[in-house]
Amino acid sequence: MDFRIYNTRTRSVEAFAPQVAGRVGLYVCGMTVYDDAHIGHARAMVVFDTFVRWLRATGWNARFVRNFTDVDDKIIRRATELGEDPAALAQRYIDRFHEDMLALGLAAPDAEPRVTSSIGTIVRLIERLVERGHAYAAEGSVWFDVASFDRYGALSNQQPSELRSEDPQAGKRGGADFALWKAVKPGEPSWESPWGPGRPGWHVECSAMAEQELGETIDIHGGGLDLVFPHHENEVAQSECAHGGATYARYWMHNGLLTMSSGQKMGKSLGNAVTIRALLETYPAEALRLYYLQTHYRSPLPFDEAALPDALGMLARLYEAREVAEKMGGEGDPDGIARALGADALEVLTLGRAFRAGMDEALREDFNTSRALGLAFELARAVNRLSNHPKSKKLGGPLVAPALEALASLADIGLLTLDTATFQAEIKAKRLPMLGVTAAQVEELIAARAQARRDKEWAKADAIRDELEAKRIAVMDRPDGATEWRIRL
RNA sequence: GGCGCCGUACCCAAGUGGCUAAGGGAAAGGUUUGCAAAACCUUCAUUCUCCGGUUCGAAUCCGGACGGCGCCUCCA
Repeated sequence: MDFRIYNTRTRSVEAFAPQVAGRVGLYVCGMTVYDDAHIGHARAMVVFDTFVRWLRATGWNARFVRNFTDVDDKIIRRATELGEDPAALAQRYIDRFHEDMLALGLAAPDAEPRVTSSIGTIVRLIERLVERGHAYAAEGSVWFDVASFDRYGALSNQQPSELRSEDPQAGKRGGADFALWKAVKPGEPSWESPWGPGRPGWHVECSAMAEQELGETIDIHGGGLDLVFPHHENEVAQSECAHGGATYARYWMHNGLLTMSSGQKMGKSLGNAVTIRALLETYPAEALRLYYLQTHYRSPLPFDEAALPDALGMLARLYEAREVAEKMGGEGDPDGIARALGADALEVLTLGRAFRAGMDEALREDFNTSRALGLAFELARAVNRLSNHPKSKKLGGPLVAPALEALASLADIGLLTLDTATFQAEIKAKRLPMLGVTAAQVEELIAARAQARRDKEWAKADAIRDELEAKRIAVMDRPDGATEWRIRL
């Protein structure tokens, strides 16, 4: 299915045209592994996971590559502080990152190249840049010569002359020149190279790994908006100079940053980070996903703890509508039944049938997940409305069949992937500890209340309800006599 | 100093030239219920930070002001 996507390079929404029909190669800048990933990283991971899922669901053969930066200044500094080997530290955080991604319900990338496994590729790329006159060695380091690339600044719309230049460093000629290879310093990990022992600069690794996994020209390159300059600008310079001018990435897709409610962005170095694993202790992964997908991927998202219960409530609303629909029985011609049952029945049928096309239409236009979700909620309301019809339980099945198919298709963006019991159990497992009660205690109170109700001791029954309500447990008596309970979000 | 982004109801948020300004939450009233919860119904922006301009027509385009951010140093 064709789609349009905002391209940072041209600053406009463009129709996507693949290099090879039906195929998409996607490279997303991954983590520098020196600490646990926070929910700002999670936003980027979830956005691109969702995008790839949807691409595949709509028929694309997508190859998704996400790297690890497993050697760099911060890793080395942290390892030194902890008295740990940098490689061991990086591996530890890679393992923890994988755990986090699994907990978030993300599909594994097709390739996850690491810098330390790609040194040869990186060195060969730097050699090509030196040979072509785009890089120069000085005192064991190699620098990219920004002045040698006239398109420098095109991606981020920067003029090299206007940039604040950093402090001059040994052997560096231009203020905007950046390191391709860093000469070893005492106590640092290093690899042999034609320029002596050292390690890769930050930007060159992505150029090298992207070429290795996806070829000289990538279809879509993704990452956080904060990477546009200098990281992605430098990747363009390196790759296009090494490849004789061939376009590095045809579409640049950048996600907006998660900011604190104060407006500042969340960052490990800013010390204001909420880690993924901390958040997933109290919220289901799909609630976090819905929280992200409610907002367009390019918009800044101010993190607000209070928004998470809302997101969980929204998710529960979708799950509950699905459960309501699943319980409707009957068979026959849906259009005939709709005519017999009236406007609400026709509405469910119509919205259910139109959903998938509507969702895709929204996602095809710069991946507008917010609009797609709006349609899902309209459908959920229609299902619930139909459920008020006295005959819906016996006859509604055929009417809600398209709606159930529609809700199932939300799995293509990673939502409603669980069965209802699993979802409810997850909420209880994650939220009950915060409320200071156990499921057994709740069940006990509910049993006592049931007895009081049988005895028609309404005051006693209501006292128990109040007691549970004080613990944020909502008790629901079903028409068939059963009593269920939910945690009030 | 340079390059950008954003400002839509009480809150979150879609909409970027023209049909009723999606959707969720909150709030108020109602249906239902032993009481509740959930669900449903109704109400809730003649208006899109402000001021000009373009246009038959603008939240949407242009200019300016005010406010909030991002990048230029590590950052998803």
